[in-house]
Amino acid sequence: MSSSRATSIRQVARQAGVSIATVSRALTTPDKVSDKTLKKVLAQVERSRYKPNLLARNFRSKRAYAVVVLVPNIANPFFAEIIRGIEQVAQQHGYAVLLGDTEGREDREAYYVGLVETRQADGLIQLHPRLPKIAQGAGGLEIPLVNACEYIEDAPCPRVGIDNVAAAREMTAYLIGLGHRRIGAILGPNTSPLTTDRLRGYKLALKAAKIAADDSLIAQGDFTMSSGRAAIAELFNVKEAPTAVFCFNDEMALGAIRWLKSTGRSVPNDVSVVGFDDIEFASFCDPPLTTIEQPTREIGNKAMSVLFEMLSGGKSEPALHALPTKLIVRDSAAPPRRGK
Amino acid sequence: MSSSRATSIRQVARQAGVSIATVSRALTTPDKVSDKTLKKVLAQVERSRYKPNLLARNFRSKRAYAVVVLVPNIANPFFAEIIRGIEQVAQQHGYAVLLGDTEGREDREAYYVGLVETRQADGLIQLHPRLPKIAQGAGGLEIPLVNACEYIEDAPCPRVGIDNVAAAREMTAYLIGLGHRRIGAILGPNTSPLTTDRLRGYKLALKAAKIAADDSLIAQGDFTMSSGRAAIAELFNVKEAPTAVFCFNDEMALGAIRWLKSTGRSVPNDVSVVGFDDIEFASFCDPPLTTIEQPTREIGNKAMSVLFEMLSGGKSEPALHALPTKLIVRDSAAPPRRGK
DNA sequence: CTGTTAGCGCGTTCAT
DNA sequence: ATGAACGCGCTAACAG
Repeated sequence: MSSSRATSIRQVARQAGVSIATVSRALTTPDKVSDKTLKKVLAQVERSRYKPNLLARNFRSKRAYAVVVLVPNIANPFFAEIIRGIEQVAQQHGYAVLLGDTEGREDREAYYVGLVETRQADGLIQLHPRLPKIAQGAGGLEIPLVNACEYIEDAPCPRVGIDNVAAAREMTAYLIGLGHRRIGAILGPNTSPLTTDRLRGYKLALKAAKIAADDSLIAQGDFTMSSGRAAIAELFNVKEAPTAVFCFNDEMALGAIRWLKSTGRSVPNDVSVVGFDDIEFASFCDPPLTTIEQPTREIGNKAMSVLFEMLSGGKSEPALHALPTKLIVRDSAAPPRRGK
Repeated sequence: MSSSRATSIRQVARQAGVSIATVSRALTTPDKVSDKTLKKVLAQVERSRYKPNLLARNFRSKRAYAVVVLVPNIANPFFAEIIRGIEQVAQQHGYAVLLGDTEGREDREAYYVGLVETRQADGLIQLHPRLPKIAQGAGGLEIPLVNACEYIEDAPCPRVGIDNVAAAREMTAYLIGLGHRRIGAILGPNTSPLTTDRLRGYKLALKAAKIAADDSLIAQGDFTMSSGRAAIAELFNVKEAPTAVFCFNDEMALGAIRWLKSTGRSVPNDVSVVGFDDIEFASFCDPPLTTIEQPTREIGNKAMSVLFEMLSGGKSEPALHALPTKLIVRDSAAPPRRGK
């Protein structure tokens, strides 16, 4: 350990021959100090390797200069990218980001909400499909919150994300355009509004093409690869299997492809499979996945910008910031086999 | 906004008819308060929804109760798992984890080191292959630091990780056992001690089998999928190509497989490819990857435990905690073709 | 432009 | 077992 750990502002002041207030000013508002003393003070700060105690500063300013990001699963590359976006602008504004991986457990969620209730963090960015329980006060939100990624109907907070209905509709229409008429869907958890929206887009496209909906073509997953594998097995356990399957995220699509291959089917020759999100692995799997690209980085950036606004000014109009998506055509979808 | 934001300890004390010291004690050391007043105080705390200001508490105790985790790339699932492990025990001890994704940039690294210098965090867990520049004081470490994942020779801090030499040797020996004699290697960045160690293990195994080392069988990558793709192209750009390739992480292996397939080669029939880490995607790709499993969760757990010890007691003996690895045999490696 | 003073919310002596 | 008083390191108000 170093001998002079924890140099205080007092020591610097004494050794520089000024008051502590002057040291403080020199560090935070240099304009208010004469060049001469400024130089003198900074020199001494340098010499004694003084680092201001931000714990004290934050305490004084009643701000933690930290935000927590609630994420269901940090191991999901999709969330990882968004977090990067958040962190990027957080750092620009001098905020740290506290990682809140809930792993789906409510107690952990409550713990992180507690962090802002006890002032260890100033606000919260929610990447979950639902609002944190604790955050829903009777007469409005208790804590600064912005919802990213998952669009919540009537949420009393700003939301940033994409138009899931439109994107899902575009993807389904693409499959229809290829000639498919029996198009399966593998959903996410039904607690997720994101699932609801994508399902709506899927059905809208079907309807527009005058294709009757068929519930036996729909299976449920939970956004994990193994759930995708299990779900597609269900879909093929019926008399008339789909010729194309729309998975509501890339990981389930990878799981589905895995199953199809293991049963001797070829993708896309026998069955087309498409995903959603465009995670990095989507372009490196076999076949490369046709999917929907989300502007993850931008979503993160925007979410943090909005939160920062709330924290600074106080404008908390529950606006919806929709960012554009893009259909990425690769090789996992093709026209259906003749005769089918 | 709620009407009574920021209830203070003073209000609670007044309304409960006790002193603030008693409220403080009731919350932190309930034993030192009589049952009767304890009940009274807690009831009032409940009623006025009082949450202690941890900013103040931390200030007083000179502790941030937060640690920062420096990670080169949060989008890498391998790191994500370790972070989960860290977070798990951090939460148990009442510590928050600040995410420090450096994206390889030194300025961002410095920023995060600054967080602990200014007391916004109490310690640091390093997932990089090198020590943070700033942390290397002349006469020892300035800040509590533990190094995880990447083993640094003579690091002046505790390290937790695996025995990379032994694991790489085991994998190489496995390939040799299959009958391969021309075994390529795709390395990580050469700044990484992890690369050095795995390379040593690889060479050790070769030597033990009396196979001459051949530099044209070695290519460099940087742990990304695209670098794996590029590196293997190099390896096959020579007269005598390898029959098996050992990639120093799974992502490069996926990139390599991608390239082999795109050039019409079959894995493992034409070429065997193995990885390292056992990320989740490794079991869902085609073919499922033979690789080395690391106890990621445990690495994270242990790293945080060790840091917590340092923060509490002060024992900072630079011990090395080696955790066991496991060879996972899947389908991406097979005996070489006859006649080769 | 600079120094003096006060106080942020809490834990912690010291009395009682 | 409880209360009064002090101070952590810093910034903000006021005076000079």
